[in-house]
Amino acid sequence: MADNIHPYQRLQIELADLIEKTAPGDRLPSEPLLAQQMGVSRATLREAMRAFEGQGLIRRRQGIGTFVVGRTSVIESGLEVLQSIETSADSINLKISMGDLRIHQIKADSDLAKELGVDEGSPLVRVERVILGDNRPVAYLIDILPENILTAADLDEGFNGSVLDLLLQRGSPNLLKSYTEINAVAASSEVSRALEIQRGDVMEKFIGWLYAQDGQVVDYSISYFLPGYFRFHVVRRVGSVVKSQK
Amino acid sequence: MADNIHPYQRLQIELADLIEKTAPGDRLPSEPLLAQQMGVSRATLREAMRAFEGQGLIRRRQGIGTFVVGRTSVIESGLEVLQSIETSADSINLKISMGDLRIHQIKADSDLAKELGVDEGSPLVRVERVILGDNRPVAYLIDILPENILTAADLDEGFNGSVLDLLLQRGSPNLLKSYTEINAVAASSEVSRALEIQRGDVMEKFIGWLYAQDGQVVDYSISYFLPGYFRFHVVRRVGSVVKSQK
DNA sequence: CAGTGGTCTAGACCACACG
DNA sequence: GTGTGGTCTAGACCACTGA
Repeated sequence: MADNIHPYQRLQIELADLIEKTAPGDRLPSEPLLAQQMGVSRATLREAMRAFEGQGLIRRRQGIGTFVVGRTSVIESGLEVLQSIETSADSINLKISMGDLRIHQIKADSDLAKELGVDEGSPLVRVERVILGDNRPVAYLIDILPENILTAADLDEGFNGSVLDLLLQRGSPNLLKSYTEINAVAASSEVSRALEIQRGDVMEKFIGWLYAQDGQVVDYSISYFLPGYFRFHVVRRVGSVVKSQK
Repeated sequence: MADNIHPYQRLQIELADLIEKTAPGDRLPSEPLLAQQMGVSRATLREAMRAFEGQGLIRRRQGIGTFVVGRTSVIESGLEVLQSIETSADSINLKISMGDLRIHQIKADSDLAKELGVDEGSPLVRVERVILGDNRPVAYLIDILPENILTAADLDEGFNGSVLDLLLQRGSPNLLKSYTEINAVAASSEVSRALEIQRGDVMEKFIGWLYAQDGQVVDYSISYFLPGYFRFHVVRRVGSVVKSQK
């Protein structure tokens, strides 16, 4: 008796069928209706839908409905080189656009002072933006810089959204490298709001420290990427040091 | 009136307090009891607990209870160099051990044949293992190799668990580099079982192709890492090509 | 306004670990 | 067996969208 499976496992098979048979962009039946059709409670249906949401196959929008997402272009990016999303997308002829852009002047709290190597209370600029691909938010990027590197006024005109591109074009300060940490995280309420996803959804998170040639941190960045829309890769050379076998 | 918050937000604050006041390793009150104490339903409590699970602060075990996890050591690893977890951990004097090790002989299906560049039906070896740190599963690693590279017999003795270390020690074939893709994913049922976590929990997933100097793929690997136990980082040089500002 | 997804409740039964 | 977390139900109300 192989009925040992849970309803959500059976549901996922039925849902996969349904999603495949539904044209991209079309709406699925409403949750109460689907739950009834499939003979489960709404909670169970939502549980089963979770997986498809995480893979980016469907998208739920409060007040409107649940939609099937078409297979969309993927932004491919090697990690060896730091380049802006705009540059990455451009190099493969992919069109993206900038959604919300917010620029604030803030003061360094103790955490930021430590990350940027400045005094607590120093003036900083916080640039926060959402990247759209296929007309939906796919990345949420936060840059924080000392105000002596970049002032809000610098961002007024001809700003494509990327702080990195702006610094590179300006040519000063001379940029050395970026140290970037990579993590998988669950979306917080704040991030899920910005990206129009569900709280707890899976995100790729980068934390980056951009160094100038004089060693100063010129940009502390926190970036969130929706899985499925990006393909990050790295070429790793084979290590020479080996732990000896016991 | 700032009561616009949801119960789970208030709950998360109360839970954070509770977790902090509880000694690492200790058990929290049972879910029904906690839910009653905090005045919510069990479903809501579990929803609020999700976040802490994702951060690795608590661990739920069916039939036993929910436990507070002590801050544990972190395996730090640069992505530029491919080295085994054993070697990474060893270089920072961190003790890890190998849990389940399973070795199977399989035949290449069409997917695997494509990834490894072999004929469909070719004999392959699948090495599957769980890494333990702090006595809990923290990584789930799958290596798949053509049988002419590695046979199950090669793994019989003096095997520390790492296929990479074994190949390096043997010295043949000569390894060139690894191409690795990085993704955030939700844990499938299979992965959640292996790592004793919840279905849907956040995981970092690596897919790697290890190349020999003759260009052959000698190892196709799929790796899952529990966030919070690893710190992956990469040093990125600054790109020279810049998308022009409009 | 009606209809959607987001959240919540108060139960229930199950699979599992342990004595 | 007892107690735990894992799953499920059948409701309910809310916040949001669009007509």
